Amino acid sequence: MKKQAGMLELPVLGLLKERSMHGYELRKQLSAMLGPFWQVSWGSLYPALRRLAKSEAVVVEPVVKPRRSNRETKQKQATGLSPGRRKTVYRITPKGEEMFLAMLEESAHAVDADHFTLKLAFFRYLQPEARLMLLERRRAYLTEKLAQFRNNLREYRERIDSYTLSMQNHSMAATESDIAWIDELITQERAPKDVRPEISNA
Amino acid sequence: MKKQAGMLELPVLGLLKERSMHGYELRKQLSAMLGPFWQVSWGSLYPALRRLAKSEAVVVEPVVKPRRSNRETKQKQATGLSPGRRKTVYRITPKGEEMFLAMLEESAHAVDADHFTLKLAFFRYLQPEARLMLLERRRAYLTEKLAQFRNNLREYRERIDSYTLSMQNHSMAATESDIAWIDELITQERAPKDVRPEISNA
DNA sequence: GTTAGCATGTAAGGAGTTACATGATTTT
DNA sequence: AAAATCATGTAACTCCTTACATGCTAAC
Repeated sequence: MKKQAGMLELPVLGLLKERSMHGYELRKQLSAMLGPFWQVSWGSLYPALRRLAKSEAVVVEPVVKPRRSNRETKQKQATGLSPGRRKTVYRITPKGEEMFLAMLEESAHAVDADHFTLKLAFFRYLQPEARLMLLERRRAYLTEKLAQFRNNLREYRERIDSYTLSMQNHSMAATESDIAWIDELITQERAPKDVRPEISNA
Repeated sequence: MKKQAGMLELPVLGLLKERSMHGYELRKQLSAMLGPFWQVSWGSLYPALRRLAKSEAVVVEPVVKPRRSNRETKQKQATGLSPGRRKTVYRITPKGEEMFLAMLEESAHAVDADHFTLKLAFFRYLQPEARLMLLERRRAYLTEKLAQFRNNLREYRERIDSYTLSMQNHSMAATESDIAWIDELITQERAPKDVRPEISNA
């Protein structure tokens, strides 16, 4: 219906840009950053990491944390297996940084809610003009959807039942709320940030 | 991240339950019913119809609307091709009706926003108790997410930047708004529908 | 006569989901 | 000693997306 490919790449690179991490931690940070509606599964995260490694956006660094207690060290030492807890830490490469910025700036996929959310989470890496462009694009998209809602209802209102009507009304209200929020972000973006205005009173 | 398979089956069967239609019209009705955020592509609709036909939930009825003007009839008549505008009308079968109700009542997949929306669009086919159950389940799901948001923010608030924070706050507000809407629906569902209360004044 | 809308599909490709599978470490 | 959490992955399956491909009909 509305979901496309490769959504994980951007936030994964964005997090690795801050510091190298292994998959397990990456998932936790992803949830912390994006909220509980974004549950990333292992089956999507690890393949995404492999894709990133394959395209040389990240490099893998196998890390073995040796056992803490030194008296248990000899247990399986002979086999060479089970060398403490193993991790696979991923580090972003210069190429990965490039890809990250390219994905972030690309405005083609900025319209739908999920892609917009992902970009917003890394807005700090964009110039104010780029931020404003993405905000305006998202705003235009939502405004268009709102107009389509109204046209749609003008034509079909009588034919849809009360539950569906309630759903569409709620959907429209949510869209209006989204627009109001974007407007806030736009206003803040346009406001000069360095001068912190005191109570403006002559 | 959060989208699963076979979402089209339910609304397609639901629409065909009202009347038989062909694919093109089905898509229009789908959009009219679900709103502009649900753009169904041909590449997903036709395969879904084929799946439904294969599982005998619908039967296909090829319909040929003959040409209106009778003097042009002979043009390609010899070849046997191009017999006016062809349509493929789909009609729901008793088995399809069963499947529709089973999908509609199944509460396992009722929690996420999209599945809930789809079920709501056909709530009229459910008993009030079944409706209340789905509403309560959705409510519980949203309440849980809200709690997760708060926990999450309690732990990570300092580590996330202002854009991400703004996004999470907006997301929480939207979730609260969703809950309030569900509460409205629950209230209306519990209210007796046949007695229309006049101004209650003693 | 040309554009816009009606009408039906296929093909290639990538991606996500669920379930499976395994093992280490820390906490209770 | 058991449970929870850390940690990494694979496999099968199904689905969606985008682009391609074709042709009819009404309206301007």
